[in-house]
Amino acid sequence: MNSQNDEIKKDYDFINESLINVYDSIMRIEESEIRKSRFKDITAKEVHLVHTIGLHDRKTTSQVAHILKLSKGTLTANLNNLERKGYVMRIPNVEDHRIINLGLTSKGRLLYRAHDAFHKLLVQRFLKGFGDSEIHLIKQAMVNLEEFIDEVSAK
Amino acid sequence: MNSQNDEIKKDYDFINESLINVYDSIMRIEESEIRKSRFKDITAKEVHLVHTIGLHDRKTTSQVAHILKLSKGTLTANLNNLERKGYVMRIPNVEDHRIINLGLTSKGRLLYRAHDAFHKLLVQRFLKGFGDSEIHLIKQAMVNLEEFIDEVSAK
DNA sequence: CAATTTAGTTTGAATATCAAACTAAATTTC
DNA sequence: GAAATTTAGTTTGATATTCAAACTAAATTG
Repeated sequence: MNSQNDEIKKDYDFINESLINVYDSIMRIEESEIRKSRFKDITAKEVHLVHTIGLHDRKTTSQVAHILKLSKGTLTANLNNLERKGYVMRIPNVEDHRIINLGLTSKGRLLYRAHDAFHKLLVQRFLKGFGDSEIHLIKQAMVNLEEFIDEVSAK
Repeated sequence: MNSQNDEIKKDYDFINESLINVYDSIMRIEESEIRKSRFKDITAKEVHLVHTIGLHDRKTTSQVAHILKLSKGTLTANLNNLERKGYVMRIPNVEDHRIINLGLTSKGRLLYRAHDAFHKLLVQRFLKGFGDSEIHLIKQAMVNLEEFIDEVSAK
């Protein structure tokens, strides 16, 4: 049946365009949500860094640079800004004096939780109207995508 | 039942982290795919611009800047690069001499199609193993997300 | 036809990024 | 256990990107 195939093609095309649009849009609305919040001195990129440091507490600078795929120099520059603004702490490692461990300040944790709450809201809306099994299905699609990404990255 | 709820929470958390990771990863693999292709002189951002111009043929500079949410000055700079590299054409408008319409060169169209093919592959993998009704469901989730984005952007 | 508006470019400043050189600390080697 | 090597993080210098505001040229309005 042809109208049926047309439907499927439309879904494909929509999902394709959506995947491209979504991240840009998310970054943009995160930026605008930040502007309305009490944390006005921070960019969406910096929130991303705060999120990563919050998620991976007390990791070294090199480890965080690797996770974020940033050069060490770039991360140093970002850390200087976030430390100055009071979101991130550099914690000298007592066992190995070359190492700096990273953590959030209490202000950083506040930002982390606000950002996390916003993302939870986002996911709730993403999954609005779906039941458990459907959610599981959508999760599987994300797994597919990550597998593809890993595959292509590896080769 | 608690283990059931744990499952759902896990799905939520996974989808949350995934949404954050995916775009960064997509940009990165696009960059690395470009490096392997015949189009080595171009960044993922520039491909994005070529995609947009290809999708919206003969639009004016201002229209494209609006679509991409870039300032006109930024777009001018990008166009200079893409014109120099031979992907994009500036077409002076005969009716209104202030207006420049944008289009792809044949090299630009080649890049457009290569990029499009890669994205189709990506979506295929995203949807691997799903039937038509399931795909429709995933599309609906993307619609939800775009609705949320529009809502938050508007307010 | 002078004043205003519009489309796109130029300019100057701010920011982000990277790779390479560098510094200090830890580990390995002889 | 001192010298050589490796490792962690910072600094440096160059290049990219972006924006807003000033600017130029063309079109429209009053």
